[in-house]
Amino acid sequence: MFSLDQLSAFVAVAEELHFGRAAERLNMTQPPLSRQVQKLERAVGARLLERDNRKVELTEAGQAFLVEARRLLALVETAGDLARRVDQGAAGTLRLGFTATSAIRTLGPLLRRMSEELPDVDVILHERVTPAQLDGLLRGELDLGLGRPPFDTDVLDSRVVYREPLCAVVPGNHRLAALGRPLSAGDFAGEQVISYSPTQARYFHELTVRFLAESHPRIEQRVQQILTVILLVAAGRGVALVPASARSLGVEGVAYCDLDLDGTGAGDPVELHAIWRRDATSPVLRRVLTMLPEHH
Amino acid sequence: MFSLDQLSAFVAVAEELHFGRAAERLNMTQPPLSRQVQKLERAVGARLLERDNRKVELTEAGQAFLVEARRLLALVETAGDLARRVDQGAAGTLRLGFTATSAIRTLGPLLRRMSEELPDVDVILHERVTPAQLDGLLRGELDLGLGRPPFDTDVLDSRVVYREPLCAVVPGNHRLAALGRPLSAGDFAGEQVISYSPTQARYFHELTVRFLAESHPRIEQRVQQILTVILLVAAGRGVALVPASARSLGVEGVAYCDLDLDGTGAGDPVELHAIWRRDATSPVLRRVLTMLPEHH
DNA sequence: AGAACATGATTCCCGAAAGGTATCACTCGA
DNA sequence: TCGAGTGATACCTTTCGGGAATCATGTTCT
Repeated sequence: MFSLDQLSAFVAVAEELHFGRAAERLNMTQPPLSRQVQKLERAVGARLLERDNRKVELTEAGQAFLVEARRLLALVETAGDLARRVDQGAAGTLRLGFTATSAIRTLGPLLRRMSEELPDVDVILHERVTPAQLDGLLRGELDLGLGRPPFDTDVLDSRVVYREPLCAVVPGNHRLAALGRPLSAGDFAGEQVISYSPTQARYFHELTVRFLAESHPRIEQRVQQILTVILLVAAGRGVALVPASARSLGVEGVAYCDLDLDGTGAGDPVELHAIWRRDATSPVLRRVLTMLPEHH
Repeated sequence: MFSLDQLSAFVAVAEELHFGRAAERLNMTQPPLSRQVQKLERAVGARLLERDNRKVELTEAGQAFLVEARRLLALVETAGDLARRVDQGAAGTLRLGFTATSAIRTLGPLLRRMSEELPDVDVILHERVTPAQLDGLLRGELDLGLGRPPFDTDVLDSRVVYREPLCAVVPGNHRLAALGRPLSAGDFAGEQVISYSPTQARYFHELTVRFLAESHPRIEQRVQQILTVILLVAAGRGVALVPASARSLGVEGVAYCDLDLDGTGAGDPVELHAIWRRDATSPVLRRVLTMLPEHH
């Protein structure tokens, strides 16, 4: 088997048709160059260069081999590039889970940035509720998720990528819509409240329950999707609490009211987390994590 | 820059996922194999294998690089093949000149054998009269010609590949066609004889003149192509001498008569030569020459 | 014709690089 | 806790590639 150095030597001589000049181009002297070419010819099993004391020219076999040699060296030049780009996360695949709501404010900008900064990364999108995302992360089906707490922080790491207020959504002609001031928990006394599945949308379920705990509302519906909640509100089935970004969903016939979160803790209680396995090795993931906004 | 050995080492380890077994497969020991892989990783600039004391697995960059490495090694495997085949004359191009007449008996079988035994040789055909072939050979436009003497034997080498009788062609209703015996030179006395161009078809011109020298026929036409001669004979413009193989051209309205070549020398005076440059280096040519029939 | 020159091949030497042996560091299973 | 298994490291030996000098041969100029 020949070596790459021998190929380079041959190509140089074939292009210069002169051992001395070729050696100079290769930053070496002529004797070892002659030997390399001889070795290559023995390895290939054919005379590649016809040479005497006056001239050097390619044999027909040499012409054919020159094409192969150039192609090989070009491949060698570029062989490492892809691996390097993958290693730096600039190429590869990212399997990204997201909830329907996370798509409103976060997913779009993220995908736009990725297609600009990491154009060679293929993003495979999976819309799933948070528990399904967590399961996918643990099974290795997903690299990154956009979901809500809680999750197993021993195995999964996360970062808050969006934080927003909670607000109320009521039918457009509802009495609460006319108040014109932030609503407090007491305003919901006696209201029919649509809430979330305690398992599939646990985060919003708990936010709702926590905010309304003292006012003892009637909570009946148990839905997973925020859009479904709003559609039910629009249909007059009750009122609900949703993240502020839901305003831009553009559902007709509903009104959104700010909430008065006096002592309930800090403002903007709705957190969206980017979630990934602590032991993940994907370079694309690492690279994408550096691109994510961080909200504390 | 990495080496081909390093690529082989990496591929072996990537396939075995075990340095010891990979080393065994490569007929070496484990320590240098580890070093080679390390060097390759430094050359590429990315970690290709994730390894600890218990397991070896490919990183994402490693998976990408493995594909490149395999392709490269496959190219290396086959790179020499083409050159070797060219060198042995089993691949390449043969530029072959031939006269219209030589195609009747010789060209077909030659092309058939070549497509069987040297399927990777491209044959480029040039139909030319002999002088044009000789010119092409000297200019390097042709590798091999099928033509007639004379030519410059200092520069060109040749071999007789076909030998055949001369015969007469006469109109179908001609008196000579009815004789039913070999014709001698005297039979042509007073006949209108169609002959050949002394420059472009010198060989047949001289054969004709030599045979008919004593009988002083009227020689008027000066054509190049044997087929043209026969067509003129069919048109009743005269009689002519042609090689015996012309019988199979299938021209209607003519008759072919054997000649009585008593003292004019040996029988079968019409020679077809394969002609090539003495200094030709083409491996394909050398290989084809070994396939040519030899007639002494 | 002879000398100077040009060019690729050969020879000999040296240093870098590759492979081998022995060993270490670490993990896992009994 | 100990032994087996694995990859990494240290050190030695061998091999291989590059460099300087020289050779063999053909060209060119005087």
